[in-house]
Amino acid sequence: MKREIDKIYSPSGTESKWYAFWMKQGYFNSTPDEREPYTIVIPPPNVTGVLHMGHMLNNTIQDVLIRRARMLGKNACWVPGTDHASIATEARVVAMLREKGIKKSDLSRDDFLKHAWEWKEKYGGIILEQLKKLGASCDWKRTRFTMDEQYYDDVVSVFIDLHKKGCIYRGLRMVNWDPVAKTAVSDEEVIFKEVNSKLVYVKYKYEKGDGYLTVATVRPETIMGDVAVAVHPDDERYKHLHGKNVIVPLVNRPVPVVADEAIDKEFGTGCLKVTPAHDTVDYEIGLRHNLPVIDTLNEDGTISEAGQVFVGMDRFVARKAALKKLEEDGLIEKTEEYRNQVGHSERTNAVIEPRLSMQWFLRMKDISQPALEAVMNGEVNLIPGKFVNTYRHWMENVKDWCLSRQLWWGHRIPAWYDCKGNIAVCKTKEEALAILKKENKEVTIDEIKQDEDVLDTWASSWLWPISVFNGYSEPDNKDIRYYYPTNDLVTAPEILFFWVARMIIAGYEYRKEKPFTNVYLTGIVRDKQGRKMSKSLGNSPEPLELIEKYGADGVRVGMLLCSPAGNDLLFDESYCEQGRNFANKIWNAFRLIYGWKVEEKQTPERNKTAMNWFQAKLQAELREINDQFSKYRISEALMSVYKLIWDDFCSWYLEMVKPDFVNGEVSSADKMTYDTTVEFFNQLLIILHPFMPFITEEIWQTLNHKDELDSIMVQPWPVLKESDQSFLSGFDTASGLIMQIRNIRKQKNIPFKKELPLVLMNVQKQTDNRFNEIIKRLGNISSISFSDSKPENSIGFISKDIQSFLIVEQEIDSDEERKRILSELDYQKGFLQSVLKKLNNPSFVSKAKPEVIASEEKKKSDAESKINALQEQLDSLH
RNA sequence: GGGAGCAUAGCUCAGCUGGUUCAGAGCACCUGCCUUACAAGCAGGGGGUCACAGGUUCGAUCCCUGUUGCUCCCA
Repeated sequence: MKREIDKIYSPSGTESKWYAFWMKQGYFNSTPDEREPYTIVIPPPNVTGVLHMGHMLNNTIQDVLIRRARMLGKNACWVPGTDHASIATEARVVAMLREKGIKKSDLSRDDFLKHAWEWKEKYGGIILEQLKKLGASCDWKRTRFTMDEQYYDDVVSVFIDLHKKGCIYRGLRMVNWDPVAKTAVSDEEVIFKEVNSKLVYVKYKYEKGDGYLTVATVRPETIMGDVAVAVHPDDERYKHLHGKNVIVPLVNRPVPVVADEAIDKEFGTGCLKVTPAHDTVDYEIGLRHNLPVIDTLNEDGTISEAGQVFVGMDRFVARKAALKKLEEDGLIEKTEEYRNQVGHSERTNAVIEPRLSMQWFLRMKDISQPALEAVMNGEVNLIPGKFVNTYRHWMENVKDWCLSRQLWWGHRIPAWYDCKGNIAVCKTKEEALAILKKENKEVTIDEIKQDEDVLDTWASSWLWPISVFNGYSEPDNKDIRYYYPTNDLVTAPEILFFWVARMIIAGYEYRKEKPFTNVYLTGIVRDKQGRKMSKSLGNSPEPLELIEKYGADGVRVGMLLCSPAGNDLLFDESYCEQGRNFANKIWNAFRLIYGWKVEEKQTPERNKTAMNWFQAKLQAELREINDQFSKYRISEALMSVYKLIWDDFCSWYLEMVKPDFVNGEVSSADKMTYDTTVEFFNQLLIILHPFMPFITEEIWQTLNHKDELDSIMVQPWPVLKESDQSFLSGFDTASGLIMQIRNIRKQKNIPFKKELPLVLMNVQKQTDNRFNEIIKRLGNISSISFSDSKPENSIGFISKDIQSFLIVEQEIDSDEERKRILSELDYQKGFLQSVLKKLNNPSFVSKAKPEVIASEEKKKSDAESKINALQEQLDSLH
């Protein structure tokens, strides 16, 4: 039973229907079998996240790849999941608790984690549900989380293993300290704001003899931590002081004057007070000159005992006190107003304090070597290739990785301490006791404390491609052996180092093999003005609303249309509109074909030609599309499909074969035309399916009257077939002619409805007349005849090398015609000149390749015959 | 401060390591059309010294050098 088809395609109903159907049929699921595997692991989104435009792009691309692989007969497996995002999630949970009037500091670690897990269970899956709306064909049965029991265990075990191998050490490091939250925060969580400060010029007296040098600082409260004054080695003003001592004010400590390249001679007086405990640059200088470190701040931002003065005072109170004291001591030369950038905590808005603390590090140099080589020798492929340089630069200058975070949500570091400062790295307290006993015989299990910190989130997600298949704890299980290494990874260039490089490192360390073959790096989604989309700017559309408005298919097309590989994309809703319009176009092509009455009757020659041509065209485009896919030019592959369907199939093919109107009624289609057209359409739908899964399923099901057991999702990708290429050139000639005819109609204001006779010259050889009936139909030509001379009342034109005349049965404006011909003649003569210039150049003829010369000769003869034809037309005008 | 990249139509981009696939696509724009699948449409059309200045070459959007303008990464 055929059903009524709406004029406009409405996606909302069909999308949920087919997604549920696919799920029910289990088409997304994969288990190892004898087929070739094709695997993608999703870049796990944060549990705190909701779907944003970056996810939309990223997951659309993955879905296109996985759906096509499935159709190519591979065992396609797309593993979804989320990561625990320790900092972001913890902040979110802390905020939620605060709203309930609970302070984190009032909770035990276990109680806090209970709240965190509750939060995760409630909100952590939202983003995955949203992906389903997009049509993502993930194997949901395999959904993983970086803190699943098994995964947690892998992460901890890897830490222990790396420690055993001597790759992990503990050391001091400058972190961004939030004195209100009493935790380190990552660089990403520090917001720099411009503030008004006072730049104070403080006198540091010489230890021996009279005189002083002047240091400019905005932080006089850190003077107590000064261990040197640094000047630039080339600074003539201070050369005589190198190696001499000066006296630090407030605490009267003698410290050396050191020479260091890092000093800016222009800033202040060119002298820098060196406070290694409280400034990153100073810390580096301290290391270079072997200076001591004096930490004068407590973790809450008050002055510590080591400060000697102002002890217990808040840092900002101490600043004022220090100024007052310096003033009293007569050590202030002058004070200037100064604007500078000061880091604030994104979480508490407290001024960030650079602070040294003990952290765990992974030595990167050796362990990353195979990962560098893998990309350099092409074993792992970065797409686009321009990222190889960036990758190499980073890997060659790789720094040790700070693994610890002062948080509770995450994988707790498996390090144990006794009260004497001995350390054991192992899984359980019991094991720790045994290890610590070797150093400290008296130690009891109650004295042993586990490290309070958790691991950096990347230290879990770097195991993603391995641990989602349990490949660490069960290295020989059949999943990991079948699916690993995975094929493609689709992610953003921003995390090339954070994540991609580290996965490659982990892959070689723990599987002796790459984690994936290709890394497709997408662009960043920006708005039309090129600004990165962000919540705070409010410039990001709500993805689910877009889907609501344009359909998931429309949005997918919209995302891909503006996303050439590796380039940032300037997103605009109009791309989704284009996607929706495309869906509607396909829908109407379906409506046309679906509505045909079919009869057993003779197939017109015209249709046979059309079918032969489209068959050849389809093969040519399919070849092109396959090629674009192989180069990961997804956006271009889509554009090829788009044009194949819209232009070639709808505008040309369907117009050639659709049944005539006889006496105001549609006549029937012959069976062969109908069957072939449906088959073409099926092929097009299959090729389009990875891009637009929903509408293709809807049409494919209806058009083929499928029962509930089959799906376009599991149809085979078309295999290239032999086809008669001569139809392609025949079509080019014919379509050129048709476009000329339409053009003349337009210019001469001849309505399309008026039939006109066409006369061709110089084609007595009857080269290719297979398209004549098509020309007649699409140009509304009453008859095609042949002649040696220009007919009366006709307008001449040249298409390819065919000289043609359209008989218009109306007075021809000779002047206008002459003008038209002359301008064409001018162009052709100019073109001929440029060709002749080359051919008459002896150096060209002697040095250019023979093919090139031959093609120039061809251009010459083509131009000459066109000029002759035009000349004839000109002569025949009265 | 160190490194990488980009500049082609109004916009977003292709252009395969120099020659008709050479100046192209989509969108936008302009002009006709409510033609019986589709106005979310049909048909036709106009837009570019390929950033600037040199060089190599018979020949440069493409290779080399400089200039200008923008972007990203690391510090």
